[in-house]
Amino acid sequence: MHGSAAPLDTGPESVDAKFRALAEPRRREILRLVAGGERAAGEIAAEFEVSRTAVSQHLTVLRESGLVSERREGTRRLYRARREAVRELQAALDGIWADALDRAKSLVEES
Amino acid sequence: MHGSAAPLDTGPESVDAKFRALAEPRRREILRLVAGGERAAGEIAAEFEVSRTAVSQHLTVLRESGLVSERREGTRRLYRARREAVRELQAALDGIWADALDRAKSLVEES
DNA sequence: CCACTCTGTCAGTGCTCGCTAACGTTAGCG
DNA sequence: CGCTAACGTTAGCGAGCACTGACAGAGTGG
Repeated sequence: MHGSAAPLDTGPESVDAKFRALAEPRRREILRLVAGGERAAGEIAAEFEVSRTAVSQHLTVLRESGLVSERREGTRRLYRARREAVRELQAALDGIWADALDRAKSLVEES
Repeated sequence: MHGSAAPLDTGPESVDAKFRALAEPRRREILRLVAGGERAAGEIAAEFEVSRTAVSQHLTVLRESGLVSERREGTRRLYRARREAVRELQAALDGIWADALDRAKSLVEES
């Protein structure tokens, strides 16, 4: 019963934010990189050929969407992928057909 | 030995195209609508408050990404969601941690 | 306190995307 | 054929996004 009155869910931690975050190939690559364990921002940036600024912004998007968690240790910031967040997306994909069954049932009842 | 010569997979039917298609809330809504069975383009457009042109473009994106199939019947065009395409995405999400396990194993062996 | 490291944040820019409006296309009917 | 209905396609516009470069802040060591 998590109050979802809005027709379009555009909150900062919503499913929409997660899908939008995953729409970017680099962000998926980053997520894959931090899925095995914690990684510092500098380490992550070193893996790609874009500036550290861009990677930092990608990490911000991933964090605000809830796909990764942030932990500070000294000057470094360690990131890690949140598996439950990804499971939420898989559940949403399943929900597409779950809702469809209800709709199909309604069509049958109407005829 | 994951033969991935291309750093970014940006093909028209690739996983990237599917994620980008699902990044838009309306396209997810459309996909949910055509998951129960075939629907004509006009029917789909009538469900939303945007112009039919916009819906047609959304359907084009969904079709080119492989998320929906198109079938022509007279002047009408019937669309339907392709479940196997969605399964491909769920597999990709699982693959994130599959690769991560290999990486974590390597880290353990190093230490 | 000062220097150095690691990192996020702030303008600015070019590209992409979603939307509307007008036009073109194909199928069926008299 | 002429006409209508059902769609797709193109041009143009405004918003959003990803990237770079310069600056600011927090933590650690001398």
